[in-house]
Amino acid sequence: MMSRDSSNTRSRILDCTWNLLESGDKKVRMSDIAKAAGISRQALYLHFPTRAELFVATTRHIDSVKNVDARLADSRAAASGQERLMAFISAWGSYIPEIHGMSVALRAMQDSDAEAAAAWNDRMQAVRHGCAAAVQALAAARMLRPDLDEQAATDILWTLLSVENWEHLVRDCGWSQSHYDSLIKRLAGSALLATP
Amino acid sequence: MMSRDSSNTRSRILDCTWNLLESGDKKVRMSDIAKAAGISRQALYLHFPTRAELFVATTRHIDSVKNVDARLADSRAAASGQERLMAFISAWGSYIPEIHGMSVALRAMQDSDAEAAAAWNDRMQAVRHGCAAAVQALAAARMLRPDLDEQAATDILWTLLSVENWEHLVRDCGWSQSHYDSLIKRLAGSALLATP
DNA sequence: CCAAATACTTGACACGCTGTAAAGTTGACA
DNA sequence: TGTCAACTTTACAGCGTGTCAAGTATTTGG
Repeated sequence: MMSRDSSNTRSRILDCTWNLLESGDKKVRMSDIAKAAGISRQALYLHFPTRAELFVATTRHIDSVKNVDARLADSRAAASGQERLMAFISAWGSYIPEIHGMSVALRAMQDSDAEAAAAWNDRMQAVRHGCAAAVQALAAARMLRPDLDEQAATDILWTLLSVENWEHLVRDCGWSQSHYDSLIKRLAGSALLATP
Repeated sequence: MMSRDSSNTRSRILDCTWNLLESGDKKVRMSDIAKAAGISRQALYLHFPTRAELFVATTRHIDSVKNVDARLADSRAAASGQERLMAFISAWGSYIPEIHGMSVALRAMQDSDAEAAAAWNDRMQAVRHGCAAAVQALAAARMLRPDLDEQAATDILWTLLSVENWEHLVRDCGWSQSHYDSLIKRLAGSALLATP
């Protein structure tokens, strides 16, 4: 039995990074993370070569703990095109608050760090693919507004579901998650659905 | 006649700062601005004590050049509540691209600089007041959806009109300004207007 | 039991950018 | 001639990231 296991330390670092980011303190320095994990700042660099790579690894860690893929996959099981759209909105919308701290940190690094920007971009493209799939299901069921092509509809849904809109409503305006959820569903519905 | 006038230099600095920010180069350092303005980095600090205060002064400079107050005020002249809403959306929506570089810079400084955060907040609150006024006009004309109070309606309009939504659609998705404009109008209409 | 590998520590330092400080230059103006 | 204002050059402190080198436990294998 190893009291100081490399993989234990690694996951402790990731957990501490996650906690610090989610605690809302904007200033999360390498030394803060090291202190929280009970190691020296240099030991951090033995596990993660740069701050950006540490954050990228933390996003992957959060994803695996929270099982985001499975959650989004569930929305694919919905029966009708409309139900599927709403299920996707619920799934992603309820995931946003759980990754919000991470999201703020990654976006703050976008200007200074290409890798962080790429990581955030990747995640947003994944959401976009989910949007595109929901839109495609809508189009297949002939429930997509006739004046929209699939691309435009995907753009709209993707924009409505942005983390920034969640921040505006929930964080800045004090909306509850359920009010946020029902507004976005209503907006998406009236923006995308054909009115028979 | 003074070939090196203090106020000339000051406005040259502000213009150069504006240009650099709007040119999209993310890294706008004090030395970059100094070089562009043809003065030493230290002379910059004679005019503006910090980078944040320089950027705040630049926003005020842009506002006065672009006459944002007058533009937003025009929307108040509209006849009906609905026309006023649409005029406000057009006015603010068409202003966003002109201050976009500035907006990116100010938001990037939010974490590290309290003054920059306050400056950005101020501007967003000004937009919010415009939203609130448009919503109030809508309510007075009994055109506001009955299930919305004025506060919630203001939150929604303010969120729809966020710079981030413009960025998503126009910058990231390649929408034209007029497509952006008509989408936001449609969304705002279906979100806020009573259906008689 | 010795040796090597592993995981970490301490201390020092280079770099880039912001902001400060001090002493010198230039031109206008009275 | 002297002074003031605007600006210059040079130097340096502070902070955070990332690098480097040398040292210290603890474990593991021959």
